[in-house]
Amino acid sequence: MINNKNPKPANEMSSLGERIAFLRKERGLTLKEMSDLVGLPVSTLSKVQNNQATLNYHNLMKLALGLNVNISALFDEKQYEHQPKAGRRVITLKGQGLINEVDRYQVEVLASDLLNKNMHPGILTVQPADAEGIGSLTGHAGEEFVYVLDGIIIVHSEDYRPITLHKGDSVYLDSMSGHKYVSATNQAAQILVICSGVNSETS
Amino acid sequence: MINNKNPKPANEMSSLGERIAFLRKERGLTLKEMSDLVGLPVSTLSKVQNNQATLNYHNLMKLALGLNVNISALFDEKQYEHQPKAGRRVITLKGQGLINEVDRYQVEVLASDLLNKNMHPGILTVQPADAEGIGSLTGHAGEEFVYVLDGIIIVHSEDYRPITLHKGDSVYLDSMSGHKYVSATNQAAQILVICSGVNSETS
DNA sequence: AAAAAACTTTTCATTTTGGAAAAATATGTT
DNA sequence: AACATATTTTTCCAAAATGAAAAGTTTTTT
Repeated sequence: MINNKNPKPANEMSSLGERIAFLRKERGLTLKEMSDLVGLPVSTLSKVQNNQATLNYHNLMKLALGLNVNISALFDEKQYEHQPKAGRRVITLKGQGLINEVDRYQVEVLASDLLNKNMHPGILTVQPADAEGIGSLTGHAGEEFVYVLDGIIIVHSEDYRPITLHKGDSVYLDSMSGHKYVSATNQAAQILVICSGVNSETS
Repeated sequence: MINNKNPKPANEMSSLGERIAFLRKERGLTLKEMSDLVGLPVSTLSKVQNNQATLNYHNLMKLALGLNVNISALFDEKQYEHQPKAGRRVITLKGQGLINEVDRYQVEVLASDLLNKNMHPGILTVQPADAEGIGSLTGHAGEEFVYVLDGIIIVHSEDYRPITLHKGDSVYLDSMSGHKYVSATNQAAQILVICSGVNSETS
């Protein structure tokens, strides 16, 4: 885990040096290892981390690329980012969501009135596998989180052996790899699915 | 020389020069006006826009601040952003999440093994309001979705009258405006909370 | 068409950053 | 403790960016 003595929340770091030090320690890297990873000499990284220098445009990119972080992680986001939306709220009472058919699922879309959100929750009614079998697995952009509300489901995946989930179990997966949910019993099951990154456009 | 007859889509710009030129033209600014706006000399802006120089850390910030754009607008986001991960999957069986205390809530963090995800699911055990009352409402970056798993809760909000939610109800809200969940009965309630946009990089 | 004004690029002395190598610390090992 | 090794900081010069001012452009006015 994180072993730094000075555990300032990541969003309160003011200098590039602090940010780099945090990213480095978070990953348990030495300067040398970080150097190999991002392609900048140890001496430069040392100076940056001690606020004796900053980085120029190209090296900021190298760093972000090497550490696999967004560029903005190297800057004070609070100050330079657009104001996040605030104050919106949508209630969806039980059973009052927008009913839809998606693929072979029946889905009750929650918070459907709210546009421009970065998560998309819905309750899926999952049927047993039909006679022909599972059918094709579908993939799409983003990530999804599934929580079993009722019944027992089988999660089929392109990359994993099928797994059975019971009420209260959950799974988090990259939506890109094909997947499909079926009921493990002859009853329909209900699952809560939240997708993200589906339509994520830059604000 | 800028060719504004053939405007490249903003997301296909490769160099800082092109980006700056675009942002400038988009706003109908001259170099002098841009200079006054962001606090960098005309000569520097000219060189940058012609790819004869880039900007250092501090001047990148000045520019983003002055133009009121996100820092990442000055970089090639596609290249340096996380490429969509694929194939990851984490199962969390009922009751097997990572137990944590956050504020006055007890939370079971789901899928905690998976780093770098854009949603953060957890099951909160929500207590009744204590004698002193509600206490302060807390806001943070991002959005959150709440689904009531068990019990009855009251959602307190900075911007709305408190609302009571029963099992199966849900709410989607911008986390920025202060909010707090308490149980409406003298029993603890359980809610599933999924946060997004909290701090995508470090957490 | 010339003059004036507005705008952009170039020049150049100065400051800042880059990076290889040496020096200084820190962390193990016998 | 003494030694070996790993890690970080400092040194020093090359390379790049900064910014005021001068030199070019382009556009507008007369």
